Amino acid sequence: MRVSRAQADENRRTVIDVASRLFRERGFDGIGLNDLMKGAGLTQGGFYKQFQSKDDLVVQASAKALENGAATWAAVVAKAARKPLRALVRFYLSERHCHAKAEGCALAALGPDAARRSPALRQAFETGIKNHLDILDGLLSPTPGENVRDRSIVALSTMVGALVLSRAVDDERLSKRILQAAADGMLLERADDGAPHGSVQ
Amino acid sequence: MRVSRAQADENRRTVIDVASRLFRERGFDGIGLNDLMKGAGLTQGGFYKQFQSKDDLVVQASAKALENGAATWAAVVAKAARKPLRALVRFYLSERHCHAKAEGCALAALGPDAARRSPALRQAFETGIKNHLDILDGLLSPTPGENVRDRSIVALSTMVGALVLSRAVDDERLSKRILQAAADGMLLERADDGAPHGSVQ
DNA sequence: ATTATCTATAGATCTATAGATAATGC
DNA sequence: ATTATCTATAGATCTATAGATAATGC
Repeated sequence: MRVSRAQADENRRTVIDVASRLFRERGFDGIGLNDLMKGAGLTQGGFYKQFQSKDDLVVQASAKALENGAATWAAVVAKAARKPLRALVRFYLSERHCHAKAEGCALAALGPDAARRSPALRQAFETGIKNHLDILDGLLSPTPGENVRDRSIVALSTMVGALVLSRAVDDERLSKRILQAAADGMLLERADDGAPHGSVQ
Repeated sequence: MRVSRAQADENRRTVIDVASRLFRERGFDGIGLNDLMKGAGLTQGGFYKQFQSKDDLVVQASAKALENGAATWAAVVAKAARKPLRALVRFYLSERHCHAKAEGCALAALGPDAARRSPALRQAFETGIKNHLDILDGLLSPTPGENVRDRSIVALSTMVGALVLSRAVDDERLSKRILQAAADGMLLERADDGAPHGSVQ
């Protein structure tokens, strides 16, 4: 029954990983510890030897989902030969992302749920939001007098809002139109994403 | 024990109204039928003579919250002597709205939760989204070649996204900055909200 | 007689705990 | 000996139903 400490650590990571997916898919209240542990190939009884409470797991799983999200953004940007903003926006506002809630952005999947829970959870979201904004900071070129960070905030708001709305409607055509209109609107307004900005050496 | 039919109708409306507030505040899964009926001054047993199921109430309460939201938008626009878009954006992206989840926008409070539930619920959200977009259509003036509806979609996305993010963070200063940056970004880009647009008689 | 609401309860599920089991790690 | 995980269960809560109660509406 007992497993090695290395295996135990891996089991713990698996539980967090499974939870980060199932929470995004069904919401924090939409999945119980029984199904959660089953999803990780374990039983419910061991949960409280690994975590203090469900809320503890909620925080850790959210932090992991948000870290994954920022890492994915960085990878998409790094992979883009040119026009990294365009690549990122099209990736984020894609039909694929719209349908892949469990693997997608935690801000769009769980933002409002986070607002209702613990301060610790909101701190995790805050860190995640800042990390996403940092990436946008490197892609936007503000006009003189404009603040890059403020521009990034607008961009992230539009992206998260459009994804939320595209998932909340029933008509698939409207869902697509929301994604398309938001992406076009973000990329049309300023055709200034030729190369990475931020530091101009 | 039995009340008049008029009273029964009012009780039914009260339950929907209480639910529309409590769902926005705590989420669909964050409040039980017991507390819900108690909030309306009734007991749990009567619930299923009034509604088919909890999901039935979820749909009706969401529809009502969204109707109220659109009505509030129309009222804010109608009340604005000039610059109605500015009035609407400042109203929506206010600290007051950020903190008043129970009385605020259902799209920002429940959008992701709606995406996880029934098609009937997403239809209610779809109708609500269209009604909000219709109001924005009358406030935005697209440049030639641009589509008004697409502009409205971008605007609504930014508003909903900014409200979601401002509520998800723990630091009150960052929360305010998100609201401010989104409002400024929306109103700065185009200083074209002098008078109501839409129909030019 | 009809029916709006109430009390009471069934049955499922959820978080959390207790104690058993068996393999690791000293 | 320690400990990671398991089985079993307590106690609360949740949705939904059954049947009683008492006032309305014909």
